[in-house]
Amino acid sequence: MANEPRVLPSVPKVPNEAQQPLTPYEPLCAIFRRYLHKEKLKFTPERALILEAVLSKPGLFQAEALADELRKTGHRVSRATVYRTLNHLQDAGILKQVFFDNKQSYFEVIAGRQANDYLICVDTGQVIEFSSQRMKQLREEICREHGFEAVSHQLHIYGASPQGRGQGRRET
Amino acid sequence: MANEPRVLPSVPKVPNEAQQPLTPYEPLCAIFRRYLHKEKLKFTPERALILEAVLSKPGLFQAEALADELRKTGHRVSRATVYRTLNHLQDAGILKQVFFDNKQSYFEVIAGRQANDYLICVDTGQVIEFSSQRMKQLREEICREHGFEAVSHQLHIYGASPQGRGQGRRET
DNA sequence: CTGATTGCAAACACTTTGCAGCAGA
DNA sequence: TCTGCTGCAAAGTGTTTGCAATCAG
Repeated sequence: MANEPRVLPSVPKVPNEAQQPLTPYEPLCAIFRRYLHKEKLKFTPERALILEAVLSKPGLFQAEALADELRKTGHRVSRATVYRTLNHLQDAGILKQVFFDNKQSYFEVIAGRQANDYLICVDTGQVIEFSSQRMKQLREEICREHGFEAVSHQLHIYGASPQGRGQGRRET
Repeated sequence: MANEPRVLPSVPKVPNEAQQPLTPYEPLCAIFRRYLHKEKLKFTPERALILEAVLSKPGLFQAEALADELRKTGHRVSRATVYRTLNHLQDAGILKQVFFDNKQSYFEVIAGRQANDYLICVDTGQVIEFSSQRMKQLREEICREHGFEAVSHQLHIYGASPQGRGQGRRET
């Protein structure tokens, strides 16, 4: 049998160091409404609720967990609506989806924030978010070399933390 | 309704430009056997078959597709065995899993190869593999800054290719 | 009014697991 | 012989979808 888990502990522990200010609701809501209007979609109480919940997240969150959370808090939103709305929020440029494993969807607010790279401890699964200017430059260079126009990127660095016994659980 | 797909066209088109030589079977098989022995696991015909198939892949491939392919080629391997073996190959350091979307597992041979960063065209889904020395340096720097010891990383850059109408399908 | 939205439950797709018989070492 | 391995089919999970009722604009 394999000796150790192969992927991240199921829930990356979100707290990031480059703790970012939460993006305020009003301006983002305006953006969302503009997007909805443009797409001939409607602004509903459910969508407002989900937007608000999403903006209260300091970092990564899981779709599934968000749905649970809302229902447990007494809000009446179906799972389906949560998923559908997360997609719209993505299309509106407010969220981005992050692929950490093939089990679940992770999302993160991008509007009004800037930390979008991740350093993941292979021992504890802790996720440290950061933003690297150098990375942005590198991305531009690479795209330029290929005649591409950069749109976005995902950078996940796996490493053993000082505390971690550093016993080398391999990561992808 | 949203106007465009939000994630990659289901199957990234694999062909990479930094076309790498296929890793030869014999030495890798030796590595695999050594790993199996160490873990008190057995070397079976199924495992040999899967290793061979995997090594014939020039770049990314999907677990599911590999399983189909093997069966269609007249080989008698169950899906379960394919999945189980892919995990062992990962543990043996021969493969790595890549997270491109939350639909499927993608894998890639790492032993004896070096291109492990991806430039993805947001219009066509084409995946160009490359290897960046600068990226490796950056990763070291970042880890150093956090007192981490780098293990690996995943870098996915999304961009619009010159051909692509570049009409801005957003990517994560 | 009309077309988009919602909740529900069923459908989905990929992956994992339990089990009985098989087979490396 | 003694474990581990295999195939099968069933179970699992997160996400998507069809549909009738409801609601925003």
